[in-house]
Amino acid sequence: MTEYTTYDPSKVEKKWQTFWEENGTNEPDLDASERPFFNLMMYPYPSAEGLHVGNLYAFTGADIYGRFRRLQGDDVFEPIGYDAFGIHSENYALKVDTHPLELIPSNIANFERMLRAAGLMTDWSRTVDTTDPTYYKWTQWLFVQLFKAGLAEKKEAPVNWCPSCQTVLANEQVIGGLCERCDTPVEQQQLSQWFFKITDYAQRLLDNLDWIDWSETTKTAQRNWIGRSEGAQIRFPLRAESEEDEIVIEAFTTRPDTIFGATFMVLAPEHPLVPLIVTDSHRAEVKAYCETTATIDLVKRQKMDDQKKTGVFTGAYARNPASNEDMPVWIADYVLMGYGTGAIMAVPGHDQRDFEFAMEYDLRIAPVVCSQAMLSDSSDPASVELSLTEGAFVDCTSEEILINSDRFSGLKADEGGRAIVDWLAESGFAQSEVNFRLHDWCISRQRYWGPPIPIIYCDECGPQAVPEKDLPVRLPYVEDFRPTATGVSPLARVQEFYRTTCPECGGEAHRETDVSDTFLDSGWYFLRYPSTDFDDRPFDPARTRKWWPVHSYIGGEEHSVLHLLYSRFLTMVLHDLGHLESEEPYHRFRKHGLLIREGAKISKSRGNVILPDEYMTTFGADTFRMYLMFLGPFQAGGDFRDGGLAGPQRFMHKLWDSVVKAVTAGRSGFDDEEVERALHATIKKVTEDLEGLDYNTAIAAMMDYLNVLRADGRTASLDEVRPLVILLAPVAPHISEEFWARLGGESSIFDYAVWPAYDPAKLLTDVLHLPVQVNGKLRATIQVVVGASQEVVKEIALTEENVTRHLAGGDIRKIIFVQDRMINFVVG
RNA sequence: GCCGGGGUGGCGGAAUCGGCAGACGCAUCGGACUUAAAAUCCGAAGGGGGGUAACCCCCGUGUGGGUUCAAAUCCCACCCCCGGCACCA
Repeated sequence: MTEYTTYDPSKVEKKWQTFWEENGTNEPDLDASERPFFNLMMYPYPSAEGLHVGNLYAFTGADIYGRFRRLQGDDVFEPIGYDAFGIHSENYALKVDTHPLELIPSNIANFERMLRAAGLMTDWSRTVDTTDPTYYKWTQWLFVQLFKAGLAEKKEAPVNWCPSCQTVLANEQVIGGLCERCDTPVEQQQLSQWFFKITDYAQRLLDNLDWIDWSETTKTAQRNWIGRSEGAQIRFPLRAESEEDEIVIEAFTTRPDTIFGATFMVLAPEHPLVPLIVTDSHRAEVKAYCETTATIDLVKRQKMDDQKKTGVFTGAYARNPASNEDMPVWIADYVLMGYGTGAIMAVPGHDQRDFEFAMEYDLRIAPVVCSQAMLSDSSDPASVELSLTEGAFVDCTSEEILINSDRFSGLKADEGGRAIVDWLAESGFAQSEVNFRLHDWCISRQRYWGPPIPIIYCDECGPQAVPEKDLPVRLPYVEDFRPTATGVSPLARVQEFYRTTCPECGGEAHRETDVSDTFLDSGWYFLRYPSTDFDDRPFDPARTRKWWPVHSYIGGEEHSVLHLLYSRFLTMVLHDLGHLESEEPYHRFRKHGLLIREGAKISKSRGNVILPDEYMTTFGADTFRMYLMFLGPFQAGGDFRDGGLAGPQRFMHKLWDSVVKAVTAGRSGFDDEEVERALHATIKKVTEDLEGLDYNTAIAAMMDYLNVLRADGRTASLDEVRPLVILLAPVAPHISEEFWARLGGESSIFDYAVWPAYDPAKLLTDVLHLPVQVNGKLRATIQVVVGASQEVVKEIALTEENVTRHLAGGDIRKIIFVQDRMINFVVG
């Protein structure tokens, strides 16, 4: 047994990290485990700067939960990996002018060193590196499965183009119209790309949110992102000019109730019908407008809130199928091609945007909805004089009624909408429709640092998936991996890669040169962890059945919609294809909060980044872990203040002192009822709080208990201190191992300790302090026995001078008594 | 604009099935130990007022109303902060 008598975290932590490693403490036997528990944390991108405190905050929170479950008897598997492909790595490599293939291994080594120092319960025998061909072989396999299932398609689409990064960005990578990487305004470009049809799954992805056990805020974010809206698709025939074949404009609306107020139509400038319907006299003007909009990037176009609406008339007229009136057809850039049909029926009376447009171009505004209050009893809803000058009237509840809407006038707005759709549906002009904001997932990246998309193009046979036996399609070493300004991947310059033969006909063919999105790598990594020892399958069915779905997943809210939605989608697809039993990947997901420092956001530009390495060297990993979890509620985040570390640091030293003294004294059992009661209350509190990830209050409870143990210079008994050591182990694993060993336990504490149980009977006191109120104000606190009746309590309360004094003014009209809680005298 | 989260001492934060506001910790002040300092230990402390004192009174959880014997907690209106979405038809 080591003899050091003062707490030296570096010695203790080194000792136990070595022990864990030598004894394989954190490497469960995946096949023999009886109570498998898959404890997942969001794997990091291994940046050159090393482990970020935000990573460590998340990992520590997840690790504590894993260790807690393990001490409760679960076989916990807690793996880690690296999300090392993608734009982050590539941009950094470009910046320092070093090939990513050289950069990644040293970055990963650095991360591993820091992760080990942090005392995580990581199973280092099962890590994942997305840039390893043995991993991305299966990422490509996944692409092939979707391709074969018809869920991957190539389409020409307007995409976000960052002129600085020279690459296409996903919608999610555009923040407020700017590139998330370099803040350059994003432009539009037409490129042919691979998409996954996630929109086919929109409804299921939305529906399952009702039952999966996730942080509510995360579910809300996904609901917003999916953006379901109910309405109708309505057909507007073009008024026949000279063409004989009829042209119909389809528009989606959430307000079919307002159709009698639709006085004009607006198409997006990119709408394919525009060139077909424009009349000769308007052709030049329309063409000019379209050209202008095309040069305005998406940024400006979506930031036009406060600017005047612009647009031009096409010369064409459509017919309103409800009112039979003619509607001029305009084009305007406030209508977006990417949503609905790219065409709208404009109802200026009841849509603010349409209202502004109508005011600008002097188009007719026809009110068709108003509140009940606005109508006088005698007026006929079918012909109401009403003029809107201030803005559109957008309310639509059962409080509003339809007016000037032919035979639908007088109906409640919400019911009227349904009636109108039913009526128009009879003649084929409308159908109920659901629209989603969610777009298909663009997989293609015109970049170097990613898994090549496993597709071969053959002039004879068309696009072919690379046969599975030929996977992986290795990413060739390319000296000059810079992206090009032409939107063609650097891989296109590598002839040996580019030229190949068709797997179908054996003829000349060429490879797809785009690589896939990083979110595809991270969309399935959790499936790989339990199966890293199988190189002939992505995930072993038996292993997966035993360990998956993930039991606990903890991560940042920044991934609420991207990573978490994509991984749900891929899981659903694999489920449908018969590869997985569950269609949801995680039993429980909890988001953690954001760490700030001294009230300010942490950022490199502010120069207030926290270097975990430095703090762990100074204070030890245990103290640092404890402080990170103590500074605020884990799921809400908190404020990191250097001064705050002193609290946990003192706690560790005091506990060390108490344990050493308890061991020296060697006393067992309990000789103080109050202390024993405090112990049971602490066990209850800590157990409940750890389960709910309320780490800050669990730690406060342990501090409280230690204060009880040490009150008035008291020396604790072994039995008083041992349970505390076990309760502390999830938070401060190294020092707890040391204590456990000194208390005579067999190592590791995580293998041999049993989580303490509390005895509800021991929580009860026989006397308690009861507040006595007079008219709701506290006037005294009395001691009564537990369960004392109202009569008894009243009698004792009335002996209090301060109570009687306040009662003196009048009669007791009423007594409010809550047993064992309080008594309140109401006097009049 | 819409959706979500939040506003509590000098500071981080506790307490929300309505029932003693401020647990735990930081910083601060006083005391002990020390030649001294650091460390450590003990104690004080929301604000205001009264009392020699034990104590007592008033005010107090973003603002203004309301419900209730009783409100940080519930209801209504508003202000501010953080995050997400946003000309989404």
